Amino acid sequence: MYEKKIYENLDCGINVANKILGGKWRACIIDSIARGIRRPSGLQREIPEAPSRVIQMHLRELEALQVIRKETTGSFPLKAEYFLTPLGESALPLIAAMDQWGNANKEYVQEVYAAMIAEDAANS
Amino acid sequence: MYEKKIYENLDCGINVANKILGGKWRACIIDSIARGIRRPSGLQREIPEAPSRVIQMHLRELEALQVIRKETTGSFPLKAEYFLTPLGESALPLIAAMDQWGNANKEYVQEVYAAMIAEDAANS
DNA sequence: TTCGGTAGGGATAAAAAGTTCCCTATACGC
DNA sequence: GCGTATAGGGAACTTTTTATCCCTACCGAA
Repeated sequence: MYEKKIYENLDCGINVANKILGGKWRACIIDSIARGIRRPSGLQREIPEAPSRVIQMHLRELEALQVIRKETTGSFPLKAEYFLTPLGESALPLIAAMDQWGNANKEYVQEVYAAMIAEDAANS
Repeated sequence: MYEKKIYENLDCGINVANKILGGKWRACIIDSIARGIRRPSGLQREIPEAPSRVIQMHLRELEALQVIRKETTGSFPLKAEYFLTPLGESALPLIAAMDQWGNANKEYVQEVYAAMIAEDAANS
């Protein structure tokens, strides 16, 4: 996607997980594909806050990382579909766990975050 | 820590999880604290690849997010200790799951990643 | 007194990630 | 022909994150 200039240490499992699932829209995209939204246009409708350009780029990188796989109907009505590879499938429980934990602590974190923002605003 | 200019949507559990556990060293720091490495100097020795400045900043932000809690022995030999809060504790299983999944797929991802890099190099 | 260990921060640079704008090309329906 | 939908990308930009450098201040030990 972008050219990396710094060597990435993928010895640590946590870094590997972050590399694939980290980022603002990654897990969201994977989750949507798993839920059956396979086409780029559908994904863009599913996640309207994400710029379509960004979704495209993530799709390309996830494909390069072999988390998803693309199938094109070359002819017509121009169709592209993305599917999870076994690697992608294997990430689903982890994504579900992240979502669950995040939702369980959402209110709390939102509160604390709001307080942080307020304090920042007061200090400036 | 840094002043954010863009509103962060914390409605989605995945985003909440990424906010707290995402980033290059976050999960690593939390995990180290959980393993009993409670003092800043110890953490810096534990994760020597991470600049100490970065560790400091993460500690401050994790504290602000109430994932960890600081105790200072004000007097002497200048001592600071960090402990997980209940929120921090609750993240441990998730971190463990990330680590486990990452380690299970490490070789595979490393391989694919190496191929990507090689291809990039060939194209430039 | 100088050195080492502790905890911490300011300033700035560099890298990465995300955003925006605008473009290609195809084919359908009106 | 015109508008709309499909899939996709180039270029430039902003925001966020990470890294580098160098500093304060404390006290003990040598």
